[in-house]
Amino acid sequence: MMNNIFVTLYKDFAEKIDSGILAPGSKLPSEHDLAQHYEITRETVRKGLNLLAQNGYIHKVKGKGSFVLERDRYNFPVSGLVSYKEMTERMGKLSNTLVYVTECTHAGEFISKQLQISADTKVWRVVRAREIDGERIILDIDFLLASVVPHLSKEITGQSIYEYLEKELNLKISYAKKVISVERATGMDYEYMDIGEDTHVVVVRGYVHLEDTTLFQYSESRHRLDKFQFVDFARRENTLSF
Amino acid sequence: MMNNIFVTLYKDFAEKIDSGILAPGSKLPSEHDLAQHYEITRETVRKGLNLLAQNGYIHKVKGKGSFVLERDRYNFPVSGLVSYKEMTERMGKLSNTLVYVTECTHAGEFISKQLQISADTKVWRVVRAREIDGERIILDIDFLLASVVPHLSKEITGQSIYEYLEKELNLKISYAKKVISVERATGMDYEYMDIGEDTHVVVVRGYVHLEDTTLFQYSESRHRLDKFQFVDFARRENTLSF
DNA sequence: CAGTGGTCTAGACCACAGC
DNA sequence: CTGTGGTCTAGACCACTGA
Repeated sequence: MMNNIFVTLYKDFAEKIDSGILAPGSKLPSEHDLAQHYEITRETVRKGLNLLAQNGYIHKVKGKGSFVLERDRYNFPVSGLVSYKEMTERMGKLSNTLVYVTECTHAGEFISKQLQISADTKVWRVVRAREIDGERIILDIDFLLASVVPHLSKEITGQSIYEYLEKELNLKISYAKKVISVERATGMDYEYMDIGEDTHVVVVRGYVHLEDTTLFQYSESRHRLDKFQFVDFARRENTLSF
Repeated sequence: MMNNIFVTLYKDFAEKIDSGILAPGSKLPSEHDLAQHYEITRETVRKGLNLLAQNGYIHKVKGKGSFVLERDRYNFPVSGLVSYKEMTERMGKLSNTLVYVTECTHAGEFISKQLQISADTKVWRVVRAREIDGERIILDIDFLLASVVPHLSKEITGQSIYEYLEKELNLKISYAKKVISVERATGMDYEYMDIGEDTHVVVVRGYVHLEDTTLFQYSESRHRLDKFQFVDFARRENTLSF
């Protein structure tokens, strides 16, 4: 129930493009026309259109207009900060979460470095496998500051941690840095995932910050090689050109 | 020599943050103050600040202000559409490009599918290895529409193709989709890269579009497992919340 | 309460595309 | 030339922060 006009415009067109009502290549009404239709200013129209452009829905050309891009709904980024649960739901895939560990412990040497805290700081440690089509293909290991998240349980970690944090604790997650690399599989990988003969896994390290910039979560998402995919949409910043 | 005021503001602060003059955690002047200082409107100030926020330089909090984020200059995205040459230059690394193939040929079955053209369309095929510290760790295979790029040579591909396209041919590259996955190494990988006993490589497939939305380039950037890294900075879109 | 960022208005001038 | 998107102005009101 929020009433940002430019978000409304964004959603209107995102919906139309996703559903195919607006075909790829077709031209949007001009900013001037949209302003009249929505009874708003052109600057406000532009905010909505820029949001569409950022998310790969449309492409704007000076002097010509805005055009719908080809964008397959499922195989698309939406950027990294979407949880596994949201993603599988979007793909309509059958999935299952296996919770192996939900404990409160001390950070220890490695985690204290990642979270930039002292080694005896209390953190929640959560280990979960993500099962799709009967195979455990992702191993998620999460560490969350206990000072930020006082309580966790197997019921919560079995669902979505983020949903709990945002809806119950009213925490505001703001931004994250993710680092993707390929590393040798560990004993935990062999134990908690179905990786067969593979010697390596894809590791996505996540550093998640709250609105006050607190680094409150470090996570490792370990993927089986053959099931890993990451899609990125990027615009050439002709605006900048350093 | 372009005079967008908000880009000037962006560059000013990006520079100050990169050089360390503005330390992480420090507070920027308020939008009102910046508007006065630059003698521009607050809306224009905001465009510059939003650009800084998008690129991970700062973080804005309603009611409080804008704050400098920790952002190591080298290990940062700048998003995908930066060529290998630009990247190594940014890191100050010693690098070398080995050109194996620069030929004009027919697209063939696989490439015609990737570029959505017919199999007998003429395309340039470029195969290059990227050598860093004496090891060939990246294999770049590029296919470019000959109708868009009429001429190529070993001299050009040995430097930067993008620089040639933008500066000589005045082509405007607009956006790209990249797909990262891990795949079995091929005979070409073993021949043109130093991958030793590895059985897999990281493959980054790129689909590059011009300003008129033409898909004019398909590329495969094949990386040795231990030298691959991809960094992503993402904001949680609290604006949207579908 | 004053200060901050978020949104929006009603204009203006510019650069570019295409006829 | 008209129509398009890109930039910018000089205001306004709102929601949030913190003293």
